[in-house]
Amino acid sequence: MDIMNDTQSRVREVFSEYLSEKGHRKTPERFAILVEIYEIIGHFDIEELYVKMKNKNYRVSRATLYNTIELLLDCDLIKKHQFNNSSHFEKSFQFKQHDHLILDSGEVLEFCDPRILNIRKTIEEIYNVEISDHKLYFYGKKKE
Amino acid sequence: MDIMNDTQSRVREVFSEYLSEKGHRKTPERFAILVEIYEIIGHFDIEELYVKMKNKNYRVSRATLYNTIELLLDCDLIKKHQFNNSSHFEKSFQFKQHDHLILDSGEVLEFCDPRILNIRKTIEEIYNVEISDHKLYFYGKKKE
DNA sequence: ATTCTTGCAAACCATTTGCACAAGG
DNA sequence: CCTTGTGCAAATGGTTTGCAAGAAT
Repeated sequence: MDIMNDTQSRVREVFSEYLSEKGHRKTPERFAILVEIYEIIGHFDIEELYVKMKNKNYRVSRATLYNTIELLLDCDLIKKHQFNNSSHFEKSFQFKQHDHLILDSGEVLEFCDPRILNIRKTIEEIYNVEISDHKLYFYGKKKE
Repeated sequence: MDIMNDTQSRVREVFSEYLSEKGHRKTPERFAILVEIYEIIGHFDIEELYVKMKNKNYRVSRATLYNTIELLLDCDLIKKHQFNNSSHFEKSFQFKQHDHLILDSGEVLEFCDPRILNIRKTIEEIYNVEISDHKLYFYGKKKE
């Protein structure tokens, strides 16, 4: 079994367990949406996902996409971002933690810097909180 | 002249120069909105600003608020945030750079950590970009 | 005088809701 | 069965747009 299929099955398992724990039903629609999302490279928005599934002749509604996205966010299988005045998502299971550099042009680059974890620890101590996640965005433009 | 009035006049000046540079007109509405925003402590959204001004018997429309907010963002007099599924703003002139810790409860705390600047420098070098701004959000919950 | 800006109302569009039917437990 | 979840269509609500009147330059 190759890496992608392995990810697929582990992701399914995570979602399955989450649905059980929360007493939600394991519908084929929910797993189909999960699979479609995990096929996407990079960011996506609801409309793109809707079109992708419609093109594959899925009978799916936007309402169900919104509902399922909510569940996937809750069990940390996807992450939501809001910049440039729109919402988009990305898969987050077993993908290296990364943040975003948003350029003037609209281009979005990803980067990874472990020093953010030090800041995180400090904030946890100062405020006596347990931090589960972070989002860091830099805004800039290319130098000539 | 006390500190607040001093800020007021400097902010007006910044906005005034920006409007000149960009060839936009200096309307009383624009300055009134600026003043109202700078009276607000903490975050606000468009509706709150609209109600605040209506209560003071301003004759102002939401359309103008949206337009003016756009100008104020462009000249860096305010900053926009989108978390918990809504847009809100805060004034940003001469207020210490800070980031946000968003708790489960919906509570939003502010913090300041200079180490973010080191990360920023590194990213500028690696990607050969000029970073003008950043936003860092931590998500967590209070420990008992 | 010309052009930009305003308030108002209508339009827009992403997201949510209501409902009847389908299907998971 | 009972209840949750689904697709569809209508409703919602924040934001944008079109337009006639008003104001800045």
